[in-house]
Amino acid sequence: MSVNIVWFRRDLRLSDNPALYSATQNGKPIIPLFILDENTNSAGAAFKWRLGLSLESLSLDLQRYNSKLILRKGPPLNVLKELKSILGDINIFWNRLYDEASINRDTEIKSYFQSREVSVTSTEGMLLHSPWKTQTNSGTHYKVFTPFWRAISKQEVKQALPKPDKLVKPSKWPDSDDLKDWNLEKEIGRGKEYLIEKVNVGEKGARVGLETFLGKRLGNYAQARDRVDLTESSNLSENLAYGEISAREIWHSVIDQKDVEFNDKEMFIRQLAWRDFAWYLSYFSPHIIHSNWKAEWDNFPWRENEDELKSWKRGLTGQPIVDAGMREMYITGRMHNRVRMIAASYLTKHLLMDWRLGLKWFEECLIDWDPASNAMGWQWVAGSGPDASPFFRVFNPELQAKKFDPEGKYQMKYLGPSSLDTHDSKIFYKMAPKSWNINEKSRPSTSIVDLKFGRDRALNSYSKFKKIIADL
DNA sequence: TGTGTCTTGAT
DNA sequence: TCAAGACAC
Repeated sequence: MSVNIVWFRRDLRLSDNPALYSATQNGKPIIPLFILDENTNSAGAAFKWRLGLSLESLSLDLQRYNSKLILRKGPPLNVLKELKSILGDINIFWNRLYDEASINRDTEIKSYFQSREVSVTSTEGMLLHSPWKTQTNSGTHYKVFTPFWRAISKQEVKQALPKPDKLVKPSKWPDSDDLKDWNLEKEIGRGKEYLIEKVNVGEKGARVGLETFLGKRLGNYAQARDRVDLTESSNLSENLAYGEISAREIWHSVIDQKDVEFNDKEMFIRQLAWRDFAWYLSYFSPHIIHSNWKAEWDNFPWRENEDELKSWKRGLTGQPIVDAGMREMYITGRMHNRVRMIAASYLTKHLLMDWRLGLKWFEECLIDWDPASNAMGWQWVAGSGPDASPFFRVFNPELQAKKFDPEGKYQMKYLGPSSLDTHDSKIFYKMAPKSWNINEKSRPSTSIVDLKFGRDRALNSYSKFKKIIADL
């Protein structure tokens, strides 16, 4: 009898997991598998560390089913070939991913096995809607969010699938690596003992997080989501990044809330749609992940300044809201979305540096790292992306702080009031690598670039750039 | 999901 | 004197 291999990737959950669900339908033994491939192994320090926790949690959940997660390292095609040689007849199941590297890898694997009469089933488990289901009337793909949003709002979101009742064991388990040997925490350094207090791990953690959000915060979401000093965000991005909960389940749970105003629900659902839109863009224009979405931006004259980049990364720009955000990211692995935009604008406009430098640092630090959302977000701010803000939209960090952190509570939390340290400001100095050589006195008292000067310089560069492009 | 500046009209 | 809106960048 053949066995069903369920290859887990960014879907580390048992509920609403279409690959797992399909695999259980024919009653055959199930082998849950996770492969550490080069793609995953080259991810940022925070992501890898957090991935280890997620794998640990999934393993435990599977143990409750008398099942186990098989861990393997290496190129997935080789791993699967080897498993086939050990197990004999296999069927393979996975949920689709939508970045170019994954698509190419999966396509190769699928054609290899299908030509050898191994059944490969790929299912939609990641997004609200498969990208190819949404097209403009003229048959192209959307490039602007609002029309995309209008289009997907008309589509039905599939009901979430239940957890499997049971998982049939194979007669013999293939060998598994030991998670510890992968050493996924080696690059996070001494930060992990602090980060561990801030994370919410696993399928169960995700569901508790969702319930808390629905019960306490969704009702105030539309009004307060931009306020960085309040806790109205869902904090589910972390769980979504590893697939510990599905977007569809969140969508339905939100819609089903009877006592919440439509406006609040819609504002939140929109955020899920933004995530879909990011992967949609990555599906139809894969270069968005690494390169300027608008090719002419390859000629933009970004500044290079190692010292200023360091200051930005380390929360030492002297611009309070920016520095607070960079510290929040360093010690929690997350940053309020509004502050992400402000910090990104400061780097790409006031300091006039390439968005990819900022993206790289975010990739290093974020535990909710999502390549599509981040690429789209950075290019949106920089002006090089689709649906991008025109370059002259320069966030004024002082105005933004006044609007979204009116009493300065958020800034104070991470920076400490002038002479006093807070819990989080102290943690930052403990976590910061010794090589940074920073302490409470390192932060300049004013912005390293004058806000008006930086803004004007950015606008000038942009208008010169536009002229060069026009003459080309 | 922008900001700065000018105008207008209420006080 | 200032909030609110229009407009340019």
